[in-house]
Formats: sequence, C-alpha cells, structure tokens
Amino acid sequence: MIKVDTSSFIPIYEQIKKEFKKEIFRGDLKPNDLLPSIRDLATELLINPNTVARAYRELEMEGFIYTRKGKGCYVSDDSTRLMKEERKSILIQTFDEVIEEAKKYGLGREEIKRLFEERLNTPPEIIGKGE
Amino acid sequence: MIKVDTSSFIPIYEQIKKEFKKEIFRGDLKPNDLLPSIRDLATELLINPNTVARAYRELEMEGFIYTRKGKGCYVSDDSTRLMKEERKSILIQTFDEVIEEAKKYGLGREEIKRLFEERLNTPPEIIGKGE
Amino acid sequence: MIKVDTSSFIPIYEQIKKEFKKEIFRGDLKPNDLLPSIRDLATELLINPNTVARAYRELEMEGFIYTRKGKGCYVSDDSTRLMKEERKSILIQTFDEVIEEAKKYGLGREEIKRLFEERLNTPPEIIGKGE
Amino acid sequence: MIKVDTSSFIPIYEQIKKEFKKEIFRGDLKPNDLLPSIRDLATELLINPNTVARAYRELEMEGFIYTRKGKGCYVSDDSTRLMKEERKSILIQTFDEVIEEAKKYGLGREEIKRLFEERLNTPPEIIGKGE
DNA sequence: GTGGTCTAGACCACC
DNA sequence: GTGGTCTAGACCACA
Repeated sequence: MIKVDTSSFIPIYEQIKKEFKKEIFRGDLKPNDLLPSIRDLATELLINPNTVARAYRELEMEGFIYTRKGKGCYVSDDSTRLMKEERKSILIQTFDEVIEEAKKYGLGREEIKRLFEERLNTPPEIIGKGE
Repeated sequence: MIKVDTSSFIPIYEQIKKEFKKEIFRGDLKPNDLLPSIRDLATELLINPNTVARAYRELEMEGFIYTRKGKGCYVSDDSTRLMKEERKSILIQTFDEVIEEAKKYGLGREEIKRLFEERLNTPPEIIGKGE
Repeated sequence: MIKVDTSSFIPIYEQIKKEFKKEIFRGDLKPNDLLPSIRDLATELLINPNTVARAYRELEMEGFIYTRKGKGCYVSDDSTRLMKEERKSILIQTFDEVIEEAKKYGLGREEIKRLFEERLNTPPEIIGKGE
Repeated sequence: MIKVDTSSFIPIYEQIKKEFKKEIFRGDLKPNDLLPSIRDLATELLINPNTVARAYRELEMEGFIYTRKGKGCYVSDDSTRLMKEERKSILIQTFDEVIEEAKKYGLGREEIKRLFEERLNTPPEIIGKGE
C-alpha cells in the first residue's frame, strides 16, 4: 500500500511518516491498530530497516503511535485528536502552495481553475513522482 | 526577488534552478537577458557562491542558460522552446500530486473542488513553506 | 587503474568521466557493476572527494551510472545503449582533429598516413601527457 | 584564418599560440612577417585584447616572435630553428595520444588503421570542436 | 561504511 | 569585475 520514492529529495523516513499519517487521517488505521513490522515494511519497500525504525520513532514522539516492546507499534488513541488539528491546515497549506506555484508559472486564476478541474476529472493513471 | 528556504528538504541549488525556470516561463527573463552574478546572488541569498554556481551550471547543462566566462550567465534562445515543453507537464504533475494528496487524506472529489476554490479565492496571507 | 593529469587544462572531473566512459565502452565495466567509492577513488588519485563526486554526479546526469545512497554508484543498464551512440562519434571526432592538426602542420596526406602507421607500429614507451 | 573554441577547456591564449605556431611551422608565416595587431585579432575573434596580448607575450618569451614597440609583433629568425625542434615531437605525441585513446575505447590495431584511413579520405565538412 | 549538500576560501582564465 | 575548478572539512540521510 505504502510507496516511497527513493529518487525524491524528501527523506524516505519523512515519506513513510506522511503515508501513515494519511492512513490514520482517513481512518484506514484506527486507534490500537497494529502497524506493519519494521522488518516487513523494510522488505516490502526495499529499504533499510533503520529507515523504517526512524519513521516509527518519530511518529511515536509526535504521539501518533505507541510501541509495545516485542509486540509492535500501534496507533494511539490520541491520533484521532491530533488528526483533526493537523488535517485541514495541511491540506490548506498544500493547496495554497500549488496555487502559488501555478501563479509563479504565469497562470491566471481562471487558467488555474480550469487546469485543476481538468486534472480532477482525469483518471490518475500516472502520478508524477514529485520531489 | 528570489527566495530560498534553507530548512527545506529540497536542496538550495534546486530551489534556485526552479525559481529561474519560473522567471523564464513567465517571461520575466527573456533570451539573452543577464542573470545576476553568482557572487551577487549568493550575497543576497546569504548562501555560498558555490551553491549558486551549481544551480547555474545545471541550468546551463539543461540548456536554459549559457555562460560567457568573465562576462556572466545569459538566458539561452532555446529557453523559450524548453519552457513550452516543460511547463505544462510540470503543472499537471503538481496538480495531480495535490489531488492525490487530498484523496489520501480522505476527501471526495466535491470536497476537493470546494476547498481548492476556497483557497483560490483567498488572499495568500501566509504561504506554506513547503518541502 | 585510472590516472589523472593535474597539470592538464582538462578538468580532473572531466578526465575521470572520460576514463569511466572508456571502461564502460570497452566492457571492463558492465551494467550494475559497482564503481569505486568516491572516497576510495579520491584517496587513490590524491584528489579531493568532491572532485570525484562531481564526476560521478555528471555521469549520472548523462545516464551512464545510477546511485544508491548509502550503497554506492553502479553502471546503468542504459550505459550499453549510450555507449553505442557515443563511441563512434567520439573516435571519429578525435581522428578528424588529429588529421586536421597534421595538415595544419603542413603534412600531406601520404605523410600523415606514413607517420600514423609508423606510430601505430611503435610500442608506446612514452605517452604524451596531452592537454 | 585563426579560429578559437570558447567552449573548449583549453585556454583561448593557448589556442591562439598553437595556431600561430602551426602557421610558422608550415611556412605561412616567415621570419620578420608581421602578425595581426592585438586589437584586430581580438575584434576578429570576438575576444578580449588582453587574451591576445597574453598569447603574443608568451610566444615572445618562447622566442617565436619579437615585438617592435609601436609597430607590432614579428616572426623571429629563430622561429625556423625552434620549429624543427618542436614539430616532429608534437606530431608524434599527438598521434600516439590518439592511438592510445582509440585503444582505450577497445579498438584493435586493424580497426584503428581502417577508421583512420576512412577519416583521412573523408572531406572534413564538420570538424569536431574538441576540448 | 556509502553518497549528497553546503561552506569557506584558494587560484585561474577572461573582461 | 566575471565564472570555473579545486580543496578541506562540516553535517545529513541511508545501509
């Protein structure tokens, strides 16, 4: 399910964190759900277990998950509350960024709106790899 | 004019490249226009001249600018053609990414459209610093 | 194996790039072979690691190698295709240059041919250091 | 007559020196012939007069030319003698280099001979720009 | 251990 | 003054 882009400038551990936050945000991961094991996820993503471990460690520090030694990592009860705080501001920020980006490329408001709706109605066969 | 975010994951030289590409795309920089000198831009951005030099070198390798030793770096005639090739695909990629992002956060198509238009009509007081 | 001439006008990073291209061209380096580490090669050549890094970076930008962070740089699968495109044109260019050079020094076609064959049959005790 | 390649790694003043040496070597410039003025040559080559001046200065230091203040630069009587010393060794070195180059690209002796003769019999419409 | 980015500062070719 | 190369050495992400 989770994907990482090793050619991106964004560190892999950041990409992993973001993916889990999204799963929590949309309810695919609920409080006390078990996350995949560090080793399994590392194997699946073809990356080093240390990298996954770092993502999990930081998610724990931010309160989204908790660890039971020898058992695994679980979504925290707090995650629901944290989600509500973060979600809208993250999306707003993302949208503002992309709008600003489009303006810098010289598009007017109407052009931005038209292109956005065009893309919204386009099946996402290929997703740009981003950076 | 140009700004860089030293706390971003995106390398500074990459941010500089992108800024100049946007200026070329918008027509603020036209073929044979002189770019700011490496030293001047480095001073202005409070970064090392080598970092600016790398951005310029890569822009040259990609065909957007050319260099006259002892004189400076200039926008290439080819930049106009390269711009047309790159611009739309970059914007489409950016839009697809943000739409995908919103979907992962659990928004439906109508919610995405509504939020996007809301942000498009909001004066951008605070621009997210991005990554 | 690789040598660089620090007194040459050709930048060291360019000499390194050329050496690796030749090794790829000859088949001494095959797709997915590991290149020497940046630090090792720098130590061996008595130059700065940054200089090797620049050579590797440009080889990557040209598609000859790919990089796995934390693991090393590897010859790309594409290198074989790129080689076929570049090799003949490089050699033709080199030969044309030397023929032109000899003509400028006043040699006729027969003299050039005679001298070239003489050198071709001479064991290369001393190789000129070039520029 | 003289050409320089501003994109080459070889300094322009070196290219200019080499060109004049060749003209002397093949007798197009004879002892006491007047060289083009620094300003004229600079204008013709679209470069800075300082660059031409440096080439002339070094040619004088090497004994190929001499300067009459206010009159210009002239080919020295010594140039003929110096030419005989330099010419053959330069050509041999150049040929040895190109043969070595071809070998490094994996060509056998017969292949080198065949390609060289092919190029020798090809009208040099396009001369590679070299480095 | 690997490579990647960045800094500080040197020296050179060219204008 | 301009850009280009190189060095020495720091810090980071990743294995």
